[in-house]
Amino acid sequence: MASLGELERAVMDLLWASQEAVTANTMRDLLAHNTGTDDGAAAHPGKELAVTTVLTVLSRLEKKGLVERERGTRPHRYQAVSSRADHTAELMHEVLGSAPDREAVLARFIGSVTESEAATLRKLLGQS
Amino acid sequence: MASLGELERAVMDLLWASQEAVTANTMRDLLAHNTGTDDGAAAHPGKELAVTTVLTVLSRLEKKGLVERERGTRPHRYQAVSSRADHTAELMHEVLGSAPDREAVLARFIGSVTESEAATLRKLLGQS
DNA sequence: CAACATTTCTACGCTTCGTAGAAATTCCAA
DNA sequence: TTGGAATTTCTACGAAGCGTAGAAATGTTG
Repeated sequence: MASLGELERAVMDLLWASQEAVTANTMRDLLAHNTGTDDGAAAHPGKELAVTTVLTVLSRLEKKGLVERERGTRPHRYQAVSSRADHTAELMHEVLGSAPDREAVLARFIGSVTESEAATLRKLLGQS
Repeated sequence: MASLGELERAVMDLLWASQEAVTANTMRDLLAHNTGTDDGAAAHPGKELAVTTVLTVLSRLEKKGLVERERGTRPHRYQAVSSRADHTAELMHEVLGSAPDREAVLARFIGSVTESEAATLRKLLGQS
C-alpha cells in the first residue's frame, strides 16, 4: 500500500516543502497556488478545492502512515511523517526488497545512474 | 502506470521464471500449481482460473508494455519484455527520478543496504 | 447560548483489477 | 469443405482506491 493518487501526491509534495505542520485550510490555499508542474511562468490558479476534500485526503494519508496529525490544537495540524528523501529511499527499498535477485537488480540500477551520482555513491560507500 | 495487481504480479513472476514464451493455457496451469508464497510444503492447488481470465491479464500486461505476444503462432505465445532485474531496476529509477533531491535519496538508500550488497556496489562502482 | 469553524460521515463517479461468459475467429479432422 | 473444437476478442460485473464534496456532528468563541 504505497502508491499515491495525483492529489495525494500534490499534498505530500507541499507537506515536504514546508517544514512546519499546516492546517487543512492552509493546505487548500497552498494547493490553489500550485500547478504541480512548477514552470517559471504564471501558473494558472489551480482551482480551489473544498476544505472537506483536503481533509479527506489528509486523513487518507494519515491512515497510510505518511502524515501525522496534531489533534491537540483546534484546527488540527498536519505534517509529513518522514522527509521526502527518506520516503523515497524507503520506496526504493520496497521495490528492491520484492526481488529475489537483489544484486542483479543493483547491478542494472547503478548501470544507469549519472556520473555525479555514481561519485556520490562511491564517496558514501568509500570506507567501511 | 507501473504498479501491478496480485494476479498480474503472479503472471509476471512466472513469465520471468520461464525463459520461453508460453501460451495462455500453459500459464493457466502454471498458476494452478503455484501458491505464490513458495514454501517447501505441498502448496494447495491454487485454483484453476478460466483461460479467458488469463488472457485478459496477459492483454493488460501487454498494454502496459511488460509483455510481448507472438501473434504469428496460433496459440499466441507470451513472454516478458525485460528481465525481472531490469524491470525492478527500472522501477527503482522511476521512484528515484521523481525526486528533486536525488543525491539525498541515494544517501538514505545506501544507508540501509546490507554489507554484501554494499560490497557489490563498491565493486560495480570501482573504476571509472 | 448562538453563530461560526472544524472535523467526521457518507456518498458518488471514475479507474483499475480479478474474474469470466458470450461472441467472433481460426484451425483441424473427417 | 465443413462442422466441431480451440483460441482470441468483446463486454461486463463487483470490489477497491481516489477525487470530490455535501450533510451531519462536534468544538470554539463572543
